[in-house]
Amino acid sequence: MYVLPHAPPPQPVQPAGDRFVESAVNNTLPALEPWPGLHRFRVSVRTPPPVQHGRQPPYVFDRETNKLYVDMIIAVTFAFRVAEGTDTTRLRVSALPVYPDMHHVNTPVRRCPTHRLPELECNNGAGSFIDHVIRAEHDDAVYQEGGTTKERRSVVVPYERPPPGTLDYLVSYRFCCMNTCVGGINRRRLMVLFTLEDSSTGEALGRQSVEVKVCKCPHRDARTDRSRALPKQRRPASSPDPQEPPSRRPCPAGRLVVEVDDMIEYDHLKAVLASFRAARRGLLRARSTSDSATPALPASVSSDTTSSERDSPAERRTLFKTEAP
Amino acid sequence: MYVLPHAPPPQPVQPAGDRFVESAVNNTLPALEPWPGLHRFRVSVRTPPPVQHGRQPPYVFDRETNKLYVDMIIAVTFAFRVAEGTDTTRLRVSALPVYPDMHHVNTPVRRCPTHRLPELECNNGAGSFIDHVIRAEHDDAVYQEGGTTKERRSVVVPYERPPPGTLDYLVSYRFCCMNTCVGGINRRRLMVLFTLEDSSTGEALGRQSVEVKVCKCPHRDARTDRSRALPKQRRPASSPDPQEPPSRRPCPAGRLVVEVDDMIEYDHLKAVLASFRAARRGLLRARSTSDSATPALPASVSSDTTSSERDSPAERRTLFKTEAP
DNA sequence: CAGGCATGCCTG
DNA sequence: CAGGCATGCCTG
Ligand SMILES: [Zn+2]
Ligand SMILES: [Zn+2]
Repeated sequence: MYVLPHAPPPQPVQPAGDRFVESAVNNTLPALEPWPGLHRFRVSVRTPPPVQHGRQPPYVFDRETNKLYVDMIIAVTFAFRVAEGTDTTRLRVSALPVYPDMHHVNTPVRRCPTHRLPELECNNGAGSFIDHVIRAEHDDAVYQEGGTTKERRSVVVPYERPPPGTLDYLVSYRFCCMNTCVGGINRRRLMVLFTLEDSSTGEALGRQSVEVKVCKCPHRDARTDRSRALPKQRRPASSPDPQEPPSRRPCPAGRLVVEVDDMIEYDHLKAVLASFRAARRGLLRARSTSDSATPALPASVSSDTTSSERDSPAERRTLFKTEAP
Repeated sequence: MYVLPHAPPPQPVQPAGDRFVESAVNNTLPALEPWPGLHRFRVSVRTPPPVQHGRQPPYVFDRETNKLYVDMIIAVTFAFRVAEGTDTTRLRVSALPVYPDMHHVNTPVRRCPTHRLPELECNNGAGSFIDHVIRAEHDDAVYQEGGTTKERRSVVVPYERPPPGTLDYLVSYRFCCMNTCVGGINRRRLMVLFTLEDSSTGEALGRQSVEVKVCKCPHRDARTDRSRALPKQRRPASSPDPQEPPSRRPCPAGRLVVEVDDMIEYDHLKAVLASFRAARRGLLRARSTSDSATPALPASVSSDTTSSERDSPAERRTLFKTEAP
């Protein structure tokens, strides 16, 4: 369940057993399922601000998978929305990082030892939130403390009325560890839980989540994920059953490579490949005029998979052994 | 100079300007050149102890390059030797990790923030040496403290008389960070400086060094380094000048690969490669009987390069920016 | 343990 | 910024 953020349809009422009095800052299992609630709470990621000519935008948000790809410390603008006419003066939004993978849901997310060093430039002026993975760009942001390692760390901002003529309340967040950080997130999947709360009572009024991959090459990794989600192509007869879970073996969507032993083999295969491709292109052109009803990647299939499980590749992390108390 | 541990021949006298009073634990530049000194101080790495049938030895020592490949926390047995008849009662050996690369020689080596956490199992019982990269398996080991981040951390053991009938004094050391540790060694090359010292005065009497790569796959990485050091093979006419420094482009000694776009190309090239190889093997067999004077890898070239510079691939590290004081 | 992937980061 | 390597670690 917990690796399927969007699988269950939004629930009209708060599921039993996951009420948050105060804030979601405790070690109990928070619900990850989206729940717009009475105020129809919604979250999305804003398109990155226009960038200089020829430069890539600083982050990527894949709406299909509801997954954000971004480098560390980059400000990402999130857009919150509630039903029109909602009195927002008593609302606030909490952002809590969680590990969606079942085996780690109960582990609070904390910055890694390296990135929580006070000497780091990015920690200049950081006080209580030095070990928070998520920072909010907001003067009134409140960092919920994790006094012990067991407690969860979240950041809360008041819900402000959007400027006239706009519907979204915009808040920028920064992610202050990589998904790969050893001794921290440590290659686990990461999700941000946004909870709409009543500022006075702390009661949860709505909830949404976004998966985040904090990495050095957001565009590359988004592209990789997208190509993995492509419908399976026809394989040669000897290939494994397409129903099989994605294997690590060469697959058409990944990087496919033939290893050779020396430059002679290399040059030979390069030449063979070039003429082979030329021959196939000729074949394709001939086909596409006579048989245009066979596109390689039917667009319909792609959208079919939108709400189905889309596991990231197998987990690649090893926790540090710590001394048992 | 500092990336060439073996380039200068051993010097009969201690070079000026690098005397170590007390121990080498300070922030001045220690000399890295081997200097056996009056006592003919020598260091080598013992062959790993016999292992279970079919298992790989726990570490690799390449005598040609004087480089050790080992995983973290694994005990490696070093063998020290001095001239026969030397009175060893007043001698000790200091082991100090240093960065041989010129730009980092002055940076003390310290364990990374993640590995110096007291909660880690491997730090159970570790006191003052919790942030030392090198630990000695010796009851009387003394860890030279680096009170501030600026100071160097070394470990000193008394030089004990080898058991009767043996020449070497054996001491086991453990390396407690990876070469890749972020916020620590951080992908820099690492060298261990062994200094033979007078126990009373701390005077340096001899010096040797060993390069160490602390990594998860010692055998793989040793093999990779070795294959990179192979003599250049003849290249096609279009290839770069073999005198050029090793480039990242496909090179016969590295992993050579032809990338393809789909399984059809993949299968085609695999088939082509198989028959191409069969054809060449036939050719080779035919040749080897008629023209055996053209070995692909003349043995002489290999030993030619023994004492020349053998840079590891370009540096791959980025230091954390820390706040300027 | 060999094979191979994922991902930070170095090179053109 | 695209291409590609180095290396920890996951899979058979
Ligand atoms: Zn981190
Ligand atoms: Zn470390």
